[in-house]
Amino acid sequence: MDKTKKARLAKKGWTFGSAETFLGLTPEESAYIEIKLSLARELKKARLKKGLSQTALASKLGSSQSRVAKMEAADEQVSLDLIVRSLLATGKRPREIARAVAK
Amino acid sequence: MDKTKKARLAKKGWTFGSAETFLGLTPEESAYIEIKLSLARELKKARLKKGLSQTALASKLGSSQSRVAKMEAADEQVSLDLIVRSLLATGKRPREIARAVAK
DNA sequence: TCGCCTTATGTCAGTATTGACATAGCTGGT
DNA sequence: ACCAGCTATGTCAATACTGACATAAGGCGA
Repeated sequence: MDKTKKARLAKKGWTFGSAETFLGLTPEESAYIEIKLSLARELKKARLKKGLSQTALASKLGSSQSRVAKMEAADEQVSLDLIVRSLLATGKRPREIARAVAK
Repeated sequence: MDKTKKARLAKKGWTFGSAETFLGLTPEESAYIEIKLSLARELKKARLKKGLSQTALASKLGSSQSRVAKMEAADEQVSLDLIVRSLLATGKRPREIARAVAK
């Protein structure tokens, strides 16, 4: 699970569309990252749809603006757990989360 | 996220079919638990289908038998992250993971 | 321009999760 | 009964994640 180094490079070095494009990521690693990215996008969409700022959402979640920003950026130091729980807290149903996972 | 107390009670107190049945869990909390349970079942199914013991799977994952057991039990001290990465490592595709999330 | 609001990014101390280990219970074979 | 393989559960030190905070940068109306 040495995600840190690779993911850091990935984020800082180049922008990318598919997580498959960089060096040294196994298919499982890129699949994991893509799932995270997709859920992150979903969270941002859900927030915007409700017309909330990151700060407002953070207070609903009992978290902080910076952490919401990191979630939406699919930051490496944010867990899938947190994103999923946040999606549920914004009212998303498992079914909709599932759709994002598959996408 | 004071999951610990409630979840502990839940696991030790009664057995259950739906995570909705105990005291004091918000809908989001039970949805989260149900997702975890479903993914846990999926992992066990995947392992058995491959004819692997928990120990054998653990060594493929770079983890330990006890942690695999905890994953399959959807133990509170196991993250969604770990279960998802393990599913990917056993060859499951995001689409199949998504199906388990929705279920 | 100046505030004000929003988002992004870095850091840190507190907490949660991890792999590893020990151990116990169980089953099937001898 | 004994043993070997499998699974469940508890504990611990190391690591990862968390909320909070600071700060920077951008947009926008006055």
